[in-house]
Amino acid sequence: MSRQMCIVWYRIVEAMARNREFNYEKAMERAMYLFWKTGYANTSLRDLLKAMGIGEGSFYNTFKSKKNAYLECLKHYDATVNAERVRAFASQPTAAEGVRAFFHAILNCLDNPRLPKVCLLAGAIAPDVLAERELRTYMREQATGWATQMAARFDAEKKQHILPQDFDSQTVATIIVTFVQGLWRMALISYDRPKLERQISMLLTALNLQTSV
Amino acid sequence: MSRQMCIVWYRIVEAMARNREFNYEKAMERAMYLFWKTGYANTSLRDLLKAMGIGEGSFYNTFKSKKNAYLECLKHYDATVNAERVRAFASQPTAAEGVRAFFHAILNCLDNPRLPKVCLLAGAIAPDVLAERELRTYMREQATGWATQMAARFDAEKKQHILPQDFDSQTVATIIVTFVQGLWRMALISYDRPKLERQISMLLTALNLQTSV
DNA sequence: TGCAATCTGTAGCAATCGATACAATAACCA
DNA sequence: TGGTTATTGTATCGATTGCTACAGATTGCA
Repeated sequence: MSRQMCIVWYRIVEAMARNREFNYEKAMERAMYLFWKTGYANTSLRDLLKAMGIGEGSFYNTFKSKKNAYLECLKHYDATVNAERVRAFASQPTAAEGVRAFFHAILNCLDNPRLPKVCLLAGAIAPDVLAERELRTYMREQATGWATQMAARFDAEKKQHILPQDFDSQTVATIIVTFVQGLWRMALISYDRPKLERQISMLLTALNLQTSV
Repeated sequence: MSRQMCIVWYRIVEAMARNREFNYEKAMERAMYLFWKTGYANTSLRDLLKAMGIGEGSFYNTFKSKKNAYLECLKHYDATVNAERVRAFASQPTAAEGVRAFFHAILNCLDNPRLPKVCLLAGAIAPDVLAERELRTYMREQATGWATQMAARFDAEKKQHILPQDFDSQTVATIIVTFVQGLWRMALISYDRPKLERQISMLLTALNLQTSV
């Protein structure tokens, strides 16, 4: 009995079989881009497979389900596209300048005609996605995480007396995150960069994150 | 030939036939509520008919299609639920107080456990809805209309010297509308009224629409 | 070489989608 | 009452949904 189990384990580890033919990273990036462009529920499995260049066999062997594949795409988006925006925030000498750089990164994304007009993560805050428990859990962590991270830097600068002592880090951070969510939605309807820059500039000035207009 | 056409026209106008059995208003209200709760693409025609209490025959006779029924529901929502919020804005003596009343109306809506957690109109700013040309057109008018209306009142109060002369009505109005869009989305993930009130209070103070915290 | 394990493509599953065909029903006018 | 017309429920359309069964291909190990 114990010996049998040992053999089974041995086989699972050692007995390698046929290798994967398709490139996992490439396939997932293509899936991410399609989800990004057409949303979760609106992307059919057939379109997905065509974009990924693989068949259902390979798909269900590697990614467990459509839901799981979408979750992987969300994580990949966060680790690449979104990480770039967070990096823009962190790379600036002050948090105030970081926030501006963050918005700048978003505007550049909106300017690029080859990219979809909604952030994949922002687009995931929708009933069809949140209906799935695992996806809802991930999105909740995601949304609160970024606000917390921004607030932490505000707090750090309060201790350094870069930001005033009565600066409400958590509230300001959440206002910005909420505004960004709205920004992505509004961009779906109409996008005018100069007007948007004026809004951002006024908002940051009003929140004491910018000295003048 | 001409006589025949005349006869046909006579019959169309005069020969009334079987009357509608179901209550149009009731059925549409139920449809609106279901769309409100589960979104456009996510609401199947069968669920819709069950909620409305009518069959496909009645449905396609009265409402032309699912898309058209949804559009009617959007209009009805705007004329009832949303109009209530706009009325809250207009009923206050000043625009600044009006904006606060507007937010207050939204928070009350979010507090009501019997109501869905997204504004139907805000939820309609999504790819599945905007994919339909007629719906996209309506949503574009809708979103810009409300911002314009708010900005107009700001402008009026500038002339009365209630608001300062350098007050940027259009930009402030758009910031508020954008923030509200984000607010609905964030509420889908988590809703904490005290925190949200602090954000709104800070935003309005920052935008010179409120004297203190 | 033969066995066992994994990958891949095809073909098809049951379920559901929005929409329609149509006969039965009901209301009006002559 | 008979003729005309609109409403209603049923039954069903073709298309599409996410997903799976399975045979054939490919690999490593004995």
